[in-house]
Amino acid sequence: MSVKEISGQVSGRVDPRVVRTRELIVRAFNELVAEKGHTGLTVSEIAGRATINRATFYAHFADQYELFDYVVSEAFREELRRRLPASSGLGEEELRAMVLAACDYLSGLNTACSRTDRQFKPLIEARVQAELYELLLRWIWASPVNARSADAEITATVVSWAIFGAGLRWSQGGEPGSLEEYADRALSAIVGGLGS
Amino acid sequence: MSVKEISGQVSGRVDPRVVRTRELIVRAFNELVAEKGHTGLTVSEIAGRATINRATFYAHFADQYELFDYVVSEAFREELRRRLPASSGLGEEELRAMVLAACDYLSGLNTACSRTDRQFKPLIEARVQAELYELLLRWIWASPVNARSADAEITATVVSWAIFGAGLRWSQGGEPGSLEEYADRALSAIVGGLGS
DNA sequence: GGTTTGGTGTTGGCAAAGCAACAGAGGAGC
DNA sequence: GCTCCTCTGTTGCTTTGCCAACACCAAACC
Repeated sequence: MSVKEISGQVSGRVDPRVVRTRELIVRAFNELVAEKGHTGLTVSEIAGRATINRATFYAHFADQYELFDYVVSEAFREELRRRLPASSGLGEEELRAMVLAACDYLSGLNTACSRTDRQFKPLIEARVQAELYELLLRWIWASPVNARSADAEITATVVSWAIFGAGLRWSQGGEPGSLEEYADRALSAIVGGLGS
Repeated sequence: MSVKEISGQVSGRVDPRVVRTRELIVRAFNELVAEKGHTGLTVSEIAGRATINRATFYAHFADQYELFDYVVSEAFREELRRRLPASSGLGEEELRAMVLAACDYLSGLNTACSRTDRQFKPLIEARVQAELYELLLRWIWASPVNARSADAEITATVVSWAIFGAGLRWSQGGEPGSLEEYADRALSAIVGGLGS
């Protein structure tokens, strides 16, 4: 029935209409948020701006908040892609890129988010951590040394929250020195942990 | 079956999908023409750029030339709309606007059309005359004085070709004076005819 | 000559988007 | 209290777009 069940199939094939409709919805959402913020934004407005039917919106997203999560995740994934061009392995360089991405993205939030939309910040932050978790977990599974480790989920959880916390702290300001220096110190704390 | 038969109905309602698809096709066509001209342009390319299926293209246009006619007509109609904001009557002011539109549009063609695409100029020019004819005929039918005149088609034919000819002559250059002066002289010739 | 190659235009089956209507949940105004 | 209004999700049915073929044609290419 729903579009999402079809697109969730293992097959990589995606109907071009689904891609186009999703892009239309995301673009309309970004435009409207830039114009008047999240507060008071309705599904009808989004559907109208996207030139799609309101019922079609619900075929792609359960509600406005699911769209919100999707947009934020996509934006942060794009941030990560820019910093990790073609790296498939898990190393210090990758972890450093993730720290930098979290710092920059969460910093940008403080300036971009208007006062009235402050209530949405926790939702965004949760998505950032979730994306870090997913990326770490995929890396750990793909890694030959750590493969099949039963503690993969725990490791991914701990490290993702650690990176997220470092980024959030930087975004709140007050840290001396440059971002690169801060990232290095945070990274050594993440890698070394309490054992260092 | 085809989309065109549905949209040809008297009802003003148009499916949003039809509008969107047509706009995608037209935009893709304009982009590709701007990039590499008409020559060698294929339907597959247009459909690909428009992110629609090739079969869908044929549901909207019989072939590439029908799309070509549609785009040119739409562009010239837009040119007319800009010069005739909200006039519904047929008077000297409207005829003057049509002359000016024809002059400007056909002049722009000489500079925009590349050498290799010169073969398409007659097609464009035919569309310009056809649009002038349609507009004149609608005006004549709506006019209370000339209504029901059996000679409406003949009048529209003669006047539309006259305006078109004046515009084509101006577009070929060599006319002294300003465009406004030329339009006034052409207009008096059109209105007065041989009787003046 | 023969044979790929690539574009054209068409068709039938199926998936996605549109539409109109519905019940339900607030919120504003009286 | 009450009504009016708007937005939310949801549903059945219709329309449009997608896909994978197909036959045909013309220009390479060998």
